[in-house]
Amino acid sequence: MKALTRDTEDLFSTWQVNPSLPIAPQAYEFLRQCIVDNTLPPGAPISEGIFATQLKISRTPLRTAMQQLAGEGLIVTRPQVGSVVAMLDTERLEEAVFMRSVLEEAVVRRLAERGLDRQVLAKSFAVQKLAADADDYATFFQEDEQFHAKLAVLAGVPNTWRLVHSVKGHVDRQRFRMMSGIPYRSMRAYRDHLKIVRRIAAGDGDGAALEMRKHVHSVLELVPDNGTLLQLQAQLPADDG
Amino acid sequence: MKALTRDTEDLFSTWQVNPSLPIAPQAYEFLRQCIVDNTLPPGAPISEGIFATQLKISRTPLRTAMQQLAGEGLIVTRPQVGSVVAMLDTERLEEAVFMRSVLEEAVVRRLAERGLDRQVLAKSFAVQKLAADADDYATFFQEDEQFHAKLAVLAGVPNTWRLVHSVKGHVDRQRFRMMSGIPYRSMRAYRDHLKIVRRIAAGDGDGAALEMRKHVHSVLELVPDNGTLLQLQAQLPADDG
DNA sequence: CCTTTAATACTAGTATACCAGTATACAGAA
DNA sequence: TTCTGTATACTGGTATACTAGTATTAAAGG
Repeated sequence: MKALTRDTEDLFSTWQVNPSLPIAPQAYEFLRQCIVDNTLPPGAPISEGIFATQLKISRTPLRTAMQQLAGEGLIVTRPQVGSVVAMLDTERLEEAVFMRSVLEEAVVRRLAERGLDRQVLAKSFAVQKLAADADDYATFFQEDEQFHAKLAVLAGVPNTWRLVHSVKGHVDRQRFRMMSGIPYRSMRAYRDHLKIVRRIAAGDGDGAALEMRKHVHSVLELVPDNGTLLQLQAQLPADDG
Repeated sequence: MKALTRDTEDLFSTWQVNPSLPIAPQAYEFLRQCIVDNTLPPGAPISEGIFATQLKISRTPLRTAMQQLAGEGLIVTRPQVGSVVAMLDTERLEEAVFMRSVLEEAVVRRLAERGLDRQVLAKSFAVQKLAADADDYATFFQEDEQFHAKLAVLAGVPNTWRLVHSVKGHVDRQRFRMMSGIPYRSMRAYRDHLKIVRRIAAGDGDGAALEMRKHVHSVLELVPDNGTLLQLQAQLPADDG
């Protein structure tokens, strides 16, 4: 099973900027991934000055990235004080699941109405199956994003995926946190995808929506109650107290 | 009936910055309003340098505002070329309506399940009725936002309104464009709101969702086909051609 | 000892300077 | 006339300098 998380120590060593492309989006992707895979744990301070220096970029593109992450709620910025990675919050997670589920249910309903050529998803399913069989979660995760995005495109509402993606960080963070060490956890998602598309192809909008709902909500099964959650992240900032 | 739009000439004269508050959000609100009320029409170029100078602020907070608007699709930025106000696009509008409707339908469904004390909305309805009777669309529009936001808060999913708001610009722009000159256009929205809350209070989630759906979709009644739309905005950039 | 206050060391917000890429207008060649 | 190459005047992206506000700490007073 391939590694999911990185050590905080070599956080900056994994960063390699491509100077011929805009820096801000690269910084955004990097920071988002660090937060999602808990390399930057909840409560971790993110100083613009320090990070810009360490990442060998200026504060400007880093700020652009951080402002976007703050908009998604993955970073909390207090003016003139500092920014930290957002704490884990069950309510926030449940709301993210709510929003995502509602949007993606509507997408598959549209697809069921408009019809869907299953062939166009064949390649994606092939990649998913390979990754799931090999228990290569990193690859599966990547293809999973492509799959969901493609559903929105095929439904004629491509921007809907952008909206889903903007709330998905909270979900992914929880997934990475709770699923580390669970083998073959991508297999279930693969089967969920199959079920969803089968319902769509059958023209069964309600059924497809229900399968999508179960699929999206499955992450909540792994979430402990809020008390346990607060305990978990309480370890981190209290270490030096 | 109060004026809805401003002339482009006094665009910058209506701008008054409060230096004791963060500038970037103020610039965002200003630009967004200018785009929504067509003071900045589709296709209008927005040069960072020129606007920063005219607004008497620096490029940095202006850029922050523009990047947010670009994220919402109200501005299109081409690197090293320039930024323009996004063209009107029926598909984009319909998708915005789709996303908004889906999210707000789910909100009122939640409210119907969880129960709702109608009293907490009494004050909002009072303001709405006053504004609707006086045909004061500016005030009504403001309270309308508060009303929808409050529904999300009461449903326990406050961030959902943020998501709705991020796609709402396209809807509002169309509304301002098509509703200029139509008297008492807020009265229907007021009645829609009443219907929605009545269904919620009755515990009728499906009915509330249907009323919300009709309410949100009503803006599409005013939209001409895409061809007419393109003609409308074709007048603008072609003036000096 | 504890409380209060002032100095200091941070922070993010803002302003400005610089850079590299793009479009345009114009001159010159075919 | 038409096409092409080039000089120029823009654009947004980036780097950096500066400002103002906040938390911390240490010193002074009780």
